[in-house]
Amino acid sequence: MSGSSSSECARIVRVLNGYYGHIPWWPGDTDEVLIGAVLTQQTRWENVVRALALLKERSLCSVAALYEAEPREIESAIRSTGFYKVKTRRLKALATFVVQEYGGIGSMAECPTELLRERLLRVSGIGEETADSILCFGFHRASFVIDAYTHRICGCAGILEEKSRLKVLFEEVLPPDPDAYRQTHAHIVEYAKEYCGKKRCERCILMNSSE
DNA sequence: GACCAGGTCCTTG
DNA sequence: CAAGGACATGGT
Repeated sequence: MSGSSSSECARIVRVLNGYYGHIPWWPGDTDEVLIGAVLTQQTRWENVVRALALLKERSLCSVAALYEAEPREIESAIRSTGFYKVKTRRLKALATFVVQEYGGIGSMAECPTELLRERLLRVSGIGEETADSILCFGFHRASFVIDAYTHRICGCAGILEEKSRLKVLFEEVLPPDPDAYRQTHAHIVEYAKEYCGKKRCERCILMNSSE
């Protein structure tokens, strides 16, 4: 029943891709992805959508606007995502980083992936998952996102590894194509939301798939 | 009312 | 380094 962790990861990628095919995921522009990546920390996406809508209404849905904005304005727009004071501080830190270090998203996009990742991780409030989300979905880089869902699903599938190890495993198995990275993450999250409870998988097609 | 959500940081032992 | 707590609103 068990192959190597590596081939198990490959199997998950294959099964989910066959099950879902191509699905749209995080279609916003780069500014919106950066902001959403922070807002979605420990938070349901539906609550993030509301905050993004308010930010847009108030012309605050860009790194440049957040850089200039008063913290109170930001707090009031993102309240629905919870942790709104902490997240306002994190958005400010991210906006400051982008504006002061790069001058804007445009020249930031020219930064090599590894260097950009290192530097993002230095920003207060940007951890591994947020950094990889920004890289993968904001800048179309092949940097795989490991979130709580991925960790849980891999656990269900018998791959008992830490998140940092899972990232390596998936990146070994995936083709070097940012779109494959995006799709696989999307599949995992969709699958987890659809079939996996907090503790155990229900009706887990990953467990008893004939492929 | 309890419990949880697409984390991250800070403090303790 | 591992464990525990804080951050906070909204849905089940």
